[in-house]
Amino acid sequence: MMERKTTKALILEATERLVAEHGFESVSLRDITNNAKVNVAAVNYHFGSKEKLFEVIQCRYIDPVNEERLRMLEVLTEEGRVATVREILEAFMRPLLTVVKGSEMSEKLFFKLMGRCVMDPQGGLPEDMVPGMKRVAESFTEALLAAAPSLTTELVLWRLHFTFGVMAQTLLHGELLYSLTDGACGDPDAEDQFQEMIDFCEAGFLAEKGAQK
Amino acid sequence: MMERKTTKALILEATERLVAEHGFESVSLRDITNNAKVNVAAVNYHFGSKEKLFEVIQCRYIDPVNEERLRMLEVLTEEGRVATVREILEAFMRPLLTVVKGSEMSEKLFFKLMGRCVMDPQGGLPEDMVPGMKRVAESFTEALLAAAPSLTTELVLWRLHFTFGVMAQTLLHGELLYSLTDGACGDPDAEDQFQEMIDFCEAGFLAEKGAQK
DNA sequence: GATTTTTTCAATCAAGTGCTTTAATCATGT
DNA sequence: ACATGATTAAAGCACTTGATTGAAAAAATC
Repeated sequence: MMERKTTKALILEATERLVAEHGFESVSLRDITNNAKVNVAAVNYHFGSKEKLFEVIQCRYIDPVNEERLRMLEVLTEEGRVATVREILEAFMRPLLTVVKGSEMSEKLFFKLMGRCVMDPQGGLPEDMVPGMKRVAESFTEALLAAAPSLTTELVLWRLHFTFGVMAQTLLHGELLYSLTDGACGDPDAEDQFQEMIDFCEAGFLAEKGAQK
Repeated sequence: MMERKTTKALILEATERLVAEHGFESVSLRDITNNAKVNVAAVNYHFGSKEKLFEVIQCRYIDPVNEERLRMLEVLTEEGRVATVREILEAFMRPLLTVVKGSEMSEKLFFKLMGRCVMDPQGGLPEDMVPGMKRVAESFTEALLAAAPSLTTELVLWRLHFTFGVMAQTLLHGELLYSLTDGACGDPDAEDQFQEMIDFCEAGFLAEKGAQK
């Protein structure tokens, strides 16, 4: 029976907080243990090394997000049904919202952390995450190709890549927009942000090459 | 008369190389001076501190890019002419190509460096770069608003933000696409990449809210 | 209650960090 | 010839880095 949170959990929470705010490279063991009010040696005792702790952090939420992505996509395409581009993008993005709601983190912190994982992968993605990412990329490419038959595989890959960029930027620098414009752009909730992203990326996917309008 | 490159230049080149590859946070003074085959003290002698060196690196190319952006936009809108969204996006992106061609760096290195500057701004943008960035954001927002009068200011800001994400992702992780798909997506030159980005972002800008097709 | 087993802690390690100093050397222009 | 600035090597500074140790404390097991 634990009266307070376990040390392991304290470390994880502190690391998530600090990494979300400052990025993997800038966070030291002492930063973590001081912030978690825990002994320095605890990290190595519970996780083996700083690097392994970071791998845990990276997998903790991305894996569930990717599973949920595939699950949603499966629903869309079962029984040979052809989903729309918009539905597929929804299946790609919404899991971020779903998973954060199942966690104890705030949306902003969670999004930043996800952004860090995507943009600062601290020495490449953890080895055992690569297959999952690949499966997601392949499944969604296939679905998008069916949804927009006029596109080539190559083009779908490019535009999925761009979609990734839109998401990463929004996750990581959601507040930059606010500051750069002196608050002219409001502080919309996550749901609004997702609709904006989907509008933008859907149109991007459906664009014709060299389109003028 | 110098027979070989000046120490200052050697330091700058080595720093650009290392930062492009590993990011600001991961590069140490010794990394730089060893790589440049230069004495450790040289950095502080020529630049005052590591931080100031990094500021120089950040401004060295971003400032010219921003100036060229404004110049191109000015040409488009002179004499009260209303530019198209596509033309404006061109003015936003092409300066990256223009500037890299005027430099001595390879395209890939340059793009990665630009990506690092945008995504890892090493303790926020240098103070004297902020006004320039703001001017660019304001000018392009204004132009885009004129080009697509059906959009609100808020929406233009969001979509400019997304465009930024598309660029950053492409600059920084252009090779991720290649590796994640086992080379299924070719190795297109920079010009092709820009056309793909412009197609995608133009359509995104012209999207209607909640559009279904 | 005694005995393992797990967890926590302060202290410490070697290595690396940015930076500075001193002194010697090299190139330049006056 | 002298002065000036550039460059180097070497040493050292105070500090932080990730990791490890051995002993104490806590928890679980018997």
